[in-house]
Order: sequence, then structure tokens, then C-alpha cells
Amino acid sequence: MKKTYSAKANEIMDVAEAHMRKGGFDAVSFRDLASAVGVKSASVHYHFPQKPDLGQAIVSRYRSRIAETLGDAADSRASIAKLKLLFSVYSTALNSGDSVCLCCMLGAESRYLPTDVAAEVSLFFGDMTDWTRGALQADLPKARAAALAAHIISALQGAMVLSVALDDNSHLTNTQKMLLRFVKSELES
Amino acid sequence: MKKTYSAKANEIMDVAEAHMRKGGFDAVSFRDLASAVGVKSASVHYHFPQKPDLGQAIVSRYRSRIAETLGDAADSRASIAKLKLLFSVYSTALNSGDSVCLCCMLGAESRYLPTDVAAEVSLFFGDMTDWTRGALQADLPKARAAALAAHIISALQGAMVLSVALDDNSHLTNTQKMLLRFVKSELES
DNA sequence: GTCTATAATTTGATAGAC
DNA sequence: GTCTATCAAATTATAGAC
Repeated sequence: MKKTYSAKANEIMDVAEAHMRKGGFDAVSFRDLASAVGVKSASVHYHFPQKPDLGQAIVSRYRSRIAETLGDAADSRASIAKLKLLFSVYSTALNSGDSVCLCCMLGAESRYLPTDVAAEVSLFFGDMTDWTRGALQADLPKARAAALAAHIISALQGAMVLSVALDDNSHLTNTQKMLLRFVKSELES
Repeated sequence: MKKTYSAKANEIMDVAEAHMRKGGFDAVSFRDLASAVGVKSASVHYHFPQKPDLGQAIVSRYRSRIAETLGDAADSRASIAKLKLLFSVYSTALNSGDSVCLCCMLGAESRYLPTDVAAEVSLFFGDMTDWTRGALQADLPKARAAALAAHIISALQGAMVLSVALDDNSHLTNTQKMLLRFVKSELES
């Protein structure tokens, strides 16, 4: 199921992903990508015939990468440890990319996105809420875990927006602290 | 301080704002705006010489409108009542616009925005966190109110992203429920 | 305030040679 | 896989008439 790409294709996706996170889907152009990786725009079209192909590939790869980092939500680790792993994924993304989550950017402009790309973004959020629900499910009723999971993902995404917009990453750490506090109190009740 | 605009200028801003919320800054073009309000693109340039002028005007007007709706955070209403008023602003925005908050969209692409526009977006988030802090300050230590306020705004923004990306507005209501629960527990402690 | 006309640039995409 | 060359369309913006 996990598609593989040539070295050059991956290189193109790297540049495109970084750019898309900062400016959205329309912010990347075939010409800019081409010159960034040292080829001509026609060559980029060879790897990704249409722009939606490129967009979908990037989001799909993004999903796989994060799924790999998170691992199985149903394993034996403690709920709080899993939550902290989730937090670290977001912190790393923000600190290393100086921009919001790829799917936060694309999710916001979902309405004007090619349908395949929007669908893949939707899958991403499904991944994240599912994983988080799985991480909490050992300690909470199923419905409660699901509601809490969706809230956690929402809050993390929003905190990245404020961090970028205000150029102050402490907004992400602040929200993580608040969420941890809230989750702990929920687990006790 | 609050700038006023001609009827036509406001009409242009209405269309541009709706469009920008769904697709970002680059998603609006002078030609599209022009035809939507029944003039030619040169006329749009008459009202807003450069595109950043238009962007800044829209965000500034957005800020005033919300400030007016929220009113004074330091008045005599109860903290929880104020919080619910804040929630209703977000619910209305999502339900009536079928898109994220204007400044969520623009905040995410902050890095690639004209500086005046990015600055105005930054002011918006300042407005929101300040107001919310003010609403909580009667019942909480100042530092605690500030941290909680920033978290609330973050979570609401993120919940709008999930609502749009998953085409399911219950994500916003869910997060509002969670926040209310959390705030109440904080007020009691 | 609005128009016509136009300049200068950028965009996604394709045909066909190597 | 990459190139040259090119197209059709869209973009921001301006000059100048009415």
C-alpha cells in the first residue's frame, strides 16, 4: 500500500512539502520546484503529471511518515506516555519546519482543493484522531476517548497556527501543558 | 481609528473576505472580485491600489467587527457567560461561512504574507487572547488566566480546521464542550 | 468612480528530441 | 529522465479617457 518514489521524486516532494506548509497548495509552482532541485519544469511533470498528483503524493507520504513515528496506539505503553509522543511529533514539526502542520494548512483551504488532495487530508485527520483515541481507550469509555481525542488534535493544530502567526512557539507548549492537565483530570474521574 | 469605506469598497471586501477564508490570500483575484461586484478590475484597484492594501483592510475590518460583538471583557457579566459569547462568535463564523476563521487561514500562511497583512493578523490574535484573558481574570490569577486564554483561542481555531477538513462541524461543538469542562474545573481549583 | 487597453510576469501543461 | 520550446490562460498593476 505504501507507494515508493525515486530519489528525485522524493527530493521534489521535500521542497514542495516545505513550501506548501508555509503558503498552501497554490504557493508551490512547478518552475520553482524544478529550479530548487536542479531540473526543468517539464521534468517535474514527468514525476508528477498533474499538480493534484503531486499534492496527493505529498500528503500520503506525510501520513505514512507520521504513522511510522507514532507506531501502534494499542501497544502496552501508558496513555500519558503515548500522549507525550504525540506532542513531540507536533513540536518537532513546528520547530524544524517553522510552519504549521501540512494538513492544517491544506485542511483550512480544503474547500478550494482538488478533491483527491482534500480527501487525503481528511484521511490524515482520521489517522490522528483514531490513533489518539486508541491511546486513551485503555483508560476511558470509548465515546469519551473519541471526544477527547478529537479535541486534542484540534487544540494542537490550532496552537501551531498561533505559534506561527504570533511567531512564538510557546503557544504550542502552553496548549500541550493544558491538554496534559485536562487529560490527567479526565483519567482520574 | 476605525476606518470607513464606501459601499462599493465594502462590497468588494465582503466577497474578498469570503473567498480568502476558503482559499487564502492568493485565492482572490482582482478580476474575480470585479466581476462579482459588477465592475472592472481597474475599479477594484481604485478602491484598493495594491493587493496588500485590500488584505490589510479586510483583516482590520474583521477585527473591528468581532471586537464590537464581544464588547468589553471587563464588564460585569460572569466569566462563563463571556466564554459562551466567545464560543458563539466562532460557531456563527463557521456555520455562516462554511470555512475557517479568516485569521486562521491567513495566520497559517503568515510566513508568505505581505508584512502589513501578517502584522494585522497578529493583532487579531492579540485581540482575542486579550479579551479572553480579561474574561477570566476576575476568577483566576493573571498568569493562569493568560495561559488558559491562549489555549482556548488555539483550540477553537484548530477545531474549525477539523470541522472544515472533515466537513463535520461537530468538531467545533465538541471542543467547546471540552473547553467549558476544563475551564470550570480550573475555576474551582 | 468606472472604463478600455495594455504591459509584464507567472502559471500549469504538452510535444517531441535526446 | 531530462531537455528545449512553446502555448493558453491568469495574474497584478498602470495609463489615460470619460
